[in-house]
Amino acid sequence: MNRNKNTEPTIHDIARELEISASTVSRALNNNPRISLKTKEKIKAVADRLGYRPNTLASNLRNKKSNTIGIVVPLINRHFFSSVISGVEDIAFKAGYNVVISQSNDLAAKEISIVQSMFSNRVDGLIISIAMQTSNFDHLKLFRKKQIPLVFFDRAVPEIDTDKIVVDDFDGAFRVTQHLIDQGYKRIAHLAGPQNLTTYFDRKNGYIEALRKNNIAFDESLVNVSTLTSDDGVPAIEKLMALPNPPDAIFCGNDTTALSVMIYLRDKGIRIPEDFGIVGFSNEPFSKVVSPAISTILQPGFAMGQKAAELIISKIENKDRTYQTITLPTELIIRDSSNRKK
Amino acid sequence: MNRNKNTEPTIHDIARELEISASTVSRALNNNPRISLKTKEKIKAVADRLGYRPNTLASNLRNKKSNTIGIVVPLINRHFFSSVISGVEDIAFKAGYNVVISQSNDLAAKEISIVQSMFSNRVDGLIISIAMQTSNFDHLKLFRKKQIPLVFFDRAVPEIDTDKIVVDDFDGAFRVTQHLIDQGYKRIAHLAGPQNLTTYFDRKNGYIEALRKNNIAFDESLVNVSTLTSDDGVPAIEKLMALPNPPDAIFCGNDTTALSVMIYLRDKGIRIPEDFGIVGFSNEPFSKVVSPAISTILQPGFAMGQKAAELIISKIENKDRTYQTITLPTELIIRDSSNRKK
DNA sequence: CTGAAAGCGCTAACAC
DNA sequence: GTGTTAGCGCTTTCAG
Repeated sequence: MNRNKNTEPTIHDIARELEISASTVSRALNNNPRISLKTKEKIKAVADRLGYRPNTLASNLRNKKSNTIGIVVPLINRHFFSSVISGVEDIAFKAGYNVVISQSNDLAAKEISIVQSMFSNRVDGLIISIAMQTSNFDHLKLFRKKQIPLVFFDRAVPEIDTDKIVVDDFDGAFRVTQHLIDQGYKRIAHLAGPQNLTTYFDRKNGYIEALRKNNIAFDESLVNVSTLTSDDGVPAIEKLMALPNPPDAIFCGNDTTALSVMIYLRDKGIRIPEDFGIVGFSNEPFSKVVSPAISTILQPGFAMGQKAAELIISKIENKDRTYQTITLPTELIIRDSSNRKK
Repeated sequence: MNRNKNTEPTIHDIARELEISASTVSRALNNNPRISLKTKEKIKAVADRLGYRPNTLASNLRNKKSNTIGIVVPLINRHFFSSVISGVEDIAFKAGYNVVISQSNDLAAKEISIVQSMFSNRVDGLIISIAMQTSNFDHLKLFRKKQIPLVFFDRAVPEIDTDKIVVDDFDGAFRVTQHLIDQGYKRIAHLAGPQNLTTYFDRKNGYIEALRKNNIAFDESLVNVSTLTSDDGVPAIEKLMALPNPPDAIFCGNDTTALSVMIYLRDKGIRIPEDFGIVGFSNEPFSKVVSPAISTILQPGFAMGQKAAELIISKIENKDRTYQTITLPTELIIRDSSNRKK
């Protein structure tokens, strides 16, 4: 059948078979209205018989469009991020885009390398949540300069003017803190994340603002800054509890550390929430099922991914030139770890 | 500078600038030893100055290689699967491959559509865990026929002869069941998954075999088959507990249902593990932190992803023609939910 | 409605 | 060491 073994049929093979031109085949396959229904049908029949599959690579090169959206996250294997990816994929697939994915492992060097590789691969757009370690943003400015759509989610870069999908971290943190105050906790500590990231910066400030509004003096010694891994939780709470005047509640920058803190205190025999209140951030799946269940802020990862994909696709296809920052609502989920006035 | 606005510099631009040929530029940029160091340096300097970035699309078309690995999972947003993806990405990136990802949502139709799209995009290899609903495998046989490397992980298709990365589900289930027997439980139930999937089929058989080895009569009424979502757990355990002779332990086909069962029984005041033993499968992150912590089988997702990527890359690059099934070890993690003889 | 021809950007014989 | 040439598979003017 196939003269040249091990080679895919192309539009030329179809054309030869029917003794017509390749352009006609191309048009027919793309449903160009200028081709008669009759020839279209003939062409499609042969295409089917030959097992023809369009070579998207060739088409992409010709069209200078890859139909691909790049997404870069710190770590794929984290519930929030995998939810975002899932949301992006959901929308992108329906719109006919591929999603290529990479993780920075929160390392600036890897992030730079990934972003450059995505550029070389001519992704039509890039969705990214920056690495904790990233402080120079030239690699991303490249995308802006080349007019390739760029969407930040969650961790955005303030100095780059582009689309952003975020949640109101300040407001979320404010509500967490207000909630703890309403529950009657008096000395509220905070586990903060790296302050170069707006997300953690805003959370800290939301916390401070809530204290201020309630006329509670802000005590710097109650704030501990770390990278918020599960290993960071225990040393932080140990240090806080060793204070002459230790806290009776804590707002943790994420659920991971909230869990570490909860387990540490529980094992020490401290009653939660009676003696100590805990709230996290992000609503990891485990927060709902541990005992006591951990109060937290819901960040709608899947929806953020969907929005990011919708936004980037509209930019890719319309060349819309105005940038928007979409702030998705968070939700304070009150669970047992902080609810002592049921 | 750039005559034609909004267009990327190509090797031809570099060539023109230096009045040499494009092939020399191409060779220099690819570090071909036939080019003198001096010209290489000149070329690289100009490339830098022009902000040249290779167009991988063009290179891929020419080389008939996309440097891309496709990965298809039922759901991105599930810890086991996102761990596998993370492992694949880890290895693939280091080897210079891109990873494109899609989720089937456990739907056969979507899986078929994804796989065809990946083929059209000329992925160099495909890593897949099939959807629960998939029963016809022509779309995958296509990859085999075209000699495109195909690796199954976790959920493999027995009738397709190709590389597979799995865990020994039979053995894992056997050990779970043996453990429950050793703990003195007498009537051990099983929540099974869809039996068309080898993983769940093997788990059920491992369970049956352990009973047999211990001279315990297999009671069909103690086995409940479902899709093992969190919603499936409660009706299943309700039905089992309503039996004239209800179970005193259960081996759940995954951790999700184990959790549902645990919460249901706990809320009913049944003491775990004293009155009832529970074991899950997969070691989801929450299993360790709930109370009581749930015993389970560790499936090394990240390592499976790494192995799958290594295997597929070696196939892509060596055209190695022998297929292997790599069975990664599982680990029985005994926690409070089944450990009554501490 | 269909065909001829050029070209997307890169690579690889094959020359010299 | 370097240049010439052809072509990967597709799309798209332009012509008829």
